[in-house]
Amino acid sequence: MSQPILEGLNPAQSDAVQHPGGPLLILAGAGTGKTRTITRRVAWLVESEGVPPSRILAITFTNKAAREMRHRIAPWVPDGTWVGTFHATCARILRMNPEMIGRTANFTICDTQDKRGLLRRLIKDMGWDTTVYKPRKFEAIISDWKRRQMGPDAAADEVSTYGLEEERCARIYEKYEKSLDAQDSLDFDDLLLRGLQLVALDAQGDRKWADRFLHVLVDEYQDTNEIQYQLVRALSGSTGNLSVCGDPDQSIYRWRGADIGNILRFEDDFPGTKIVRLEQNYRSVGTILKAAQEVIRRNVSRKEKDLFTEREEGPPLGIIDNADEEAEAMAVARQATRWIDGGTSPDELAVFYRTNASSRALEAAFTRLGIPNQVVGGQAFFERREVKDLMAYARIAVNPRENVSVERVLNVPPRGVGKKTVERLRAKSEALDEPLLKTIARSEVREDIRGPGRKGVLHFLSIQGEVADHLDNAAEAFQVIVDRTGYRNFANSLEANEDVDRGENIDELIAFASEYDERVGGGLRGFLEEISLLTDVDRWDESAARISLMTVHAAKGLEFDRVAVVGLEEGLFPHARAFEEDGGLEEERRLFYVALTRAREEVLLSRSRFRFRTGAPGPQSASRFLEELPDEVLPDQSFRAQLEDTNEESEEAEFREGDLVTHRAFGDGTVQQVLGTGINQRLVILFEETGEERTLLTSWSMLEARA
DNA sequence: GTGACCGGCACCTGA
DNA sequence: TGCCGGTCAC
Repeated sequence: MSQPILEGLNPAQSDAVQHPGGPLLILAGAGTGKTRTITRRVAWLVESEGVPPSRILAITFTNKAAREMRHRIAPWVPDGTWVGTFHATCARILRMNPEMIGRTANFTICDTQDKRGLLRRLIKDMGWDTTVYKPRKFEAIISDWKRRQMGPDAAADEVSTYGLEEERCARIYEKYEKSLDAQDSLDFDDLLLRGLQLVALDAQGDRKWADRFLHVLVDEYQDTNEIQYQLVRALSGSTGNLSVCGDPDQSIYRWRGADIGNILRFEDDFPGTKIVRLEQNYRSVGTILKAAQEVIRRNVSRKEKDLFTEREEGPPLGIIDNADEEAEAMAVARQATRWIDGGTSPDELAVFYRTNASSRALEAAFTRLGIPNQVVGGQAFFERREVKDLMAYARIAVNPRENVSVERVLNVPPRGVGKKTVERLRAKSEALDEPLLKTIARSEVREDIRGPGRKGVLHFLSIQGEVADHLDNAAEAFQVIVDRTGYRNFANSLEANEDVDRGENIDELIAFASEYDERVGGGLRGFLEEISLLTDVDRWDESAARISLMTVHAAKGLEFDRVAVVGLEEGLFPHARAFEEDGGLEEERRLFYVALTRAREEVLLSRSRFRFRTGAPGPQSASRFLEELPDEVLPDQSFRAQLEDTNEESEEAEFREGDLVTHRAFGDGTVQQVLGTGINQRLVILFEETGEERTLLTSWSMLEARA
């Protein structure tokens, strides 16, 4: 017999779990046990209320969270509950009714990279300069239109001034949509948009979906966008049994369309809402909670709430001040060593940063000190070239209409089908109005190709044919792809890039496929869908005895014993882009709040005085967030003096070539060269310990002359 | 026509 | 830093 569902819950949690029906808003601060509450609620609905599991839909923020939830309700609930992210849920619904939105069940999902590539080509086809009309920019504009549920026509109406960037974008939008239609493909926005359209259509028809779910539960509701809002509304409309859970202070995806207003307005949108507040934090020690709350209190647009903890006060937050990025990484790595020596397991440690670019120095430092580490996200595994290439072969096998992939690998590895030939083939397929693969399969088309390309295309077709025979087993299919393309040899011949082992990535992909075959067995199609919807965190191995390095965004929903946050500098965290937008700074502050509240025992904050950032390297001043920390959570007051120092020039030391110097982080060295003068003066110094030369700004490099 | 090579440029967060 | 686009040798 399983444990009683209500066991171990506090009164507020228990109240939320037993809410009988109708709209429920759980305002849950960080670390207040919201996942547990929502999980138990599912169990309670099934066990006590007799709701069939298959008629419950629970939406989580990551696939990993979905897996965790399935695992946690398993003791009480038989299989069948719908648990997944918005995107996965929509994909699942769309796959079951593809004809309603003009797709087949084999539709593939177009990722951001493919999308940009496609846009680039469309822009160039118009004869426009892609450095002026940037695919990246167009991608963002189109995404925004889709989120506002505007098709190409509506977009064209909105921007009527001829020749303007947006007007041009609207024209590309139309072509882009046609191309996706022809390719039986959907992008990320489409999954939600079409999902909503399907449910809305269905609501006027046979109501298969509109009446399907008796209870809908949504986690991380503060990060839903307009479409997601309408979707949960539509899916829960017939019963009104909608439970959402979230924390307005942790809304950090505005740039992706998330509207914090959804959670702030919930009780107005859904009259009769029952509100439950979870305010007891079970996670963090007093100092951490205090620090987080004092910082977030500075935000104006928020709902006041008071978290409390019964945990001990805990140590003050650590703050370290570093000369530059490398010194910072080493200092954090050394602290991690001390934590590990002190008995913390590496998997209970994490380092967070604002942008992925910061991972490099950290990874190097950790590796240098021999600390096992894993970078979560960043240049994601599935974005690596070799993985994308092999995936392209797989995608074509599942969806032969996917031209983007055909163009990607028709000549990969090189088989004599150059740019010109591809261009001609594409023109031909456009003239025939058929998929590229079909065109190149025509013998009369191949006869036209002169040179080695003819044989190359034939080879490509034979590989494709063979892969198509292995659709039932993903691992087998990839094995065939790798063998028949000779991809390993090709990968080895690519620039011998020291730190990436392409062979290893190939192995990992095959291993991943074979793990999928065993666990799910959905064939190559299922595998493609699963991985195209994976987030970086989904691939994260939390049980590995390694310290995790990730962005603050990726850290959402996770917790660790000890956490370091690096790069606390104006312009980085808060990020410079945030200054340009209304409310941008408040979102950065929420991001900092999320970072702090991930930690149970201890937090280390770090900044560096000098950093190489996009373009010019330069001195950095301390993040305002450091100054917003209350005195009582800090070790002593001396750090404030340090912060104020930052923008003042330290006394200008006069150095010359050949001077012997000592650097606070790098040790002893000799000046090799003096570049420039004044505040921008730089010194090239050869350091003895590492034998490396470094160029440091004199005014920030904490150098001392040595006799 | 193909493919290797090189220089310029831009990069925040991500399903 | 990696990717794109241009250039050049075969």
